[in-house]
Amino acid sequence: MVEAITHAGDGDATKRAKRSDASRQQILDVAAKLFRARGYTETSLRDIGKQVGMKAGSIYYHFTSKEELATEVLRIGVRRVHHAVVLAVEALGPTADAKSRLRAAMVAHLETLLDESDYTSAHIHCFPYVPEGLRGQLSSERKEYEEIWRKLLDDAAADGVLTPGVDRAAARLAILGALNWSLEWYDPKQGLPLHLTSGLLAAFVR
Amino acid sequence: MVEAITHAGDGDATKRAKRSDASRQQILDVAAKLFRARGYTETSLRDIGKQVGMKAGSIYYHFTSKEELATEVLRIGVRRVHHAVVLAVEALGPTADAKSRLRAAMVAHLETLLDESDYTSAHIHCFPYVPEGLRGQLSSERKEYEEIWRKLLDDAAADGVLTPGVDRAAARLAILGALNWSLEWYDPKQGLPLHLTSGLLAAFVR
DNA sequence: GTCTATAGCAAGATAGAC
DNA sequence: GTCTATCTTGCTATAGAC
Repeated sequence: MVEAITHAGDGDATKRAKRSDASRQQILDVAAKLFRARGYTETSLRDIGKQVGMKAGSIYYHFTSKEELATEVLRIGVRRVHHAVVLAVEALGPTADAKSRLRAAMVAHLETLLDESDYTSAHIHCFPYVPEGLRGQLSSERKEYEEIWRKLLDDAAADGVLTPGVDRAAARLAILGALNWSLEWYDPKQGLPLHLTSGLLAAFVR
Repeated sequence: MVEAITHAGDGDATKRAKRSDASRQQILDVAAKLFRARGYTETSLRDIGKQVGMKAGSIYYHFTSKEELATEVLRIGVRRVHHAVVLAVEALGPTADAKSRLRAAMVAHLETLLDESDYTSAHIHCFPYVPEGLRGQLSSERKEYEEIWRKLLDDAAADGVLTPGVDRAAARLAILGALNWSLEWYDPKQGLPLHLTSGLLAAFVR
């Protein structure tokens, strides 16, 4: 269901097929789930192993270190939102206006973050706490994703639909900040907080 | 400079004077600084002790556990923003309109979070990762602070200045989320991002 | 009030059997 | 590919000297 994007862009498809087996995938899934729920430092390899049904030491057959495992989880996390947002915006077709594209992007980001991907929520949740080297490795993927939003807001500004008195950088930071922060208060029992996206849209675009 | 608010509301002022000495204060200050920069789990008592100039074991003379130390740091953190926001709003006088009060609250929250209080930023940074019992102990203080914002947005709505199409809960969550998330990208060299507060104000109030 | 010393434990990681 | 067993390190916390 999701593996197509999991390894997208890794390059060198021939050499890489070897270890994409079920165990590896299961480790990644469990790690994402626990990193999301508890955080990076608070999750031990023993915890992950227990839920996968293997001993902590066995994880080292699939990953060289906890850090490498986390790198892969967080990398998949950015790619997933990136992919979801691009898909949602493209689905509108080339004639859609800036406001509709912005709405689609916001909803897709929120859905992926809260509902569809433990990888993405793990990324958002853990990024500031993960070892510095790991953060550096993710910076290019993060910048690429940021670019989408920069463009969305540039387009809105060019169409003159951005609320007067709001500069584009502030709008981008405010919108993504508000969306990401929803991880702190989101309650799955209440369903996706779409009043947040529609509120943001009404506030920043007119 | 800050102790007045540090212990405000602890009750029983007579019994409490004993251990409010310089060492205790220094431990709190260093802990707040490190919790902000690295997080709760990533900061050891040895780290704190080193910067205070004492051994880890000595901290236990002032606090019964790491958790108790963190509780105190995070509690001070909420109280500081709470206090700063109330002060900023009250400074406007009773005739100020809802928009001005909202602006003052946003700026005060941002200033305290990013610039003035490691306690507040430690709270925002660490709260989701801290042991569950500790989170429970802070809930009443957090709710009280939240009430201020609920009221600010109720007043704005009552005055009819809230942007149409935005419900009050969404506005509150979006504004506080955007402000808190600034901890992730704030660069002290750039100064306080006041374009964020003015952008939010232009977006949500008219 | 702070120190030294250490108990007790859990973590990440490795080696070799199977 | 996974297990057992273990090494090493670092943590919170405690006990008792000073």
